[in-house]
Amino acid sequence: MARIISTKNTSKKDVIIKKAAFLFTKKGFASTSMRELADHIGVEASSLYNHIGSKNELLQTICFKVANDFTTQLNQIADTDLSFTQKWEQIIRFHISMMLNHYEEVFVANHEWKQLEDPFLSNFLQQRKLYESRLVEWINAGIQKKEFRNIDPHVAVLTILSAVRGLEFWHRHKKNINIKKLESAMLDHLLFGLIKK
Amino acid sequence: MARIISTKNTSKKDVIIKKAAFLFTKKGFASTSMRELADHIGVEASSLYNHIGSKNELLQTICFKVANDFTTQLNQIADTDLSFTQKWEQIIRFHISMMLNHYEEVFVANHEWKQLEDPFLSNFLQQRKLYESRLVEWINAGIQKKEFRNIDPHVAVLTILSAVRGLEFWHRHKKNINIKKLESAMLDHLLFGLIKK
DNA sequence: ATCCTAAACTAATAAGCGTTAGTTTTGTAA
DNA sequence: TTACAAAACTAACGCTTATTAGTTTAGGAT
Repeated sequence: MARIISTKNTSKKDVIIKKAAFLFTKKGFASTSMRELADHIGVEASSLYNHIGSKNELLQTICFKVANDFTTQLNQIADTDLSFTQKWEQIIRFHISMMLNHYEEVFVANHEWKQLEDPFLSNFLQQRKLYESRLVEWINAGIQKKEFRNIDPHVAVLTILSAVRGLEFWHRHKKNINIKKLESAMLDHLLFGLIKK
Repeated sequence: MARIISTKNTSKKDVIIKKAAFLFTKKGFASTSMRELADHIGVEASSLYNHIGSKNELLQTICFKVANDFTTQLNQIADTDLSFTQKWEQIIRFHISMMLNHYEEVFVANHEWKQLEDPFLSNFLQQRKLYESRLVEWINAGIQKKEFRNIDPHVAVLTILSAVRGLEFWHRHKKNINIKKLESAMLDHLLFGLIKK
């Protein structure tokens, strides 16, 4: 009889969520069936329901885990008395490391949140909106302290977050890249631009 | 008897594709049913098949239309003798305008291409890879001409393309933004960075 | 008025979906 | 060895899916 393999640190539920994140990334939430998920784990579809509540619950778990990770880190950096340049450097580095080290979960949260159903959908969007508005304030503050150029703060946040999100295209050739170098290169472009002065 | 409304410039097929792009953007390809699409157009699902081949064909049409638009524009700019700074400014402005004026089609091409089936999937990826490698060459050439700072060219292309893609988040409040201003602000950040020198 | 054709309709197909109920297997502890 | 509980299994439910075949409608041309 087939069994889900779990260890002391990872429950059977964790195994299912991890594999779900992998498949949702690869094929999309709606196109991934419970039978397919079960196949990849090595059991029958109905067996999954001994450990999880529903397919939707899997998506919810992944999306909110990621959202909370980002919020927690933002709070932690906000509590320091670093300069706004340093705060931004820290949060950008965190986004990059999340992108590289928790690729699948972040990808699902970024791409499949639309398939959430209310009230989860509303909650998720509200949390993200709040997160972004706090980052806009970090830009505004940096401009006032003359650390940053006088740019549009909303556009700046959008540009930075989107650029980092683009690392999803990079993840495939993870083996071929030096992560530290990549991190520095992207930070360099976002902070200092393309053009030689 | 219900009828699909078409004009001299837009065939019934065009009407279906347009509405499909709208729904695929809003709900995702896999989560959009042909019945739903037909509902929005005002006919029965089976009637659609008088005008289109299949659901997959709709996705293919949208994805390759977008891909070809980008490739065509790249060729046109490449044929000029503008500086590489100017070439980059032109292609960025084109990406931004595609993002704002053909939002739904571009969104589908960016997000739902995974649902393509071979050989379309392979073709699509190959075309995109080629596009990106040509842009990398534009960065390399700009560095050699001392127009650009000595940055990692792959990272630069990724950063710029991803930042522009992020405009999809902006599209919702289209009414509230000045497009020209937005375009300039993003270009400014990508070219000159965040930090005051 | 009659005919033709475009384009709608209805009805049905086979396959796949998430999920549940009820049963059996399996490993562990008494 | 027996008893218990965790976690697998089989089978089935009721729905929805894309798509096809065959039929009917309706507008324009003869």
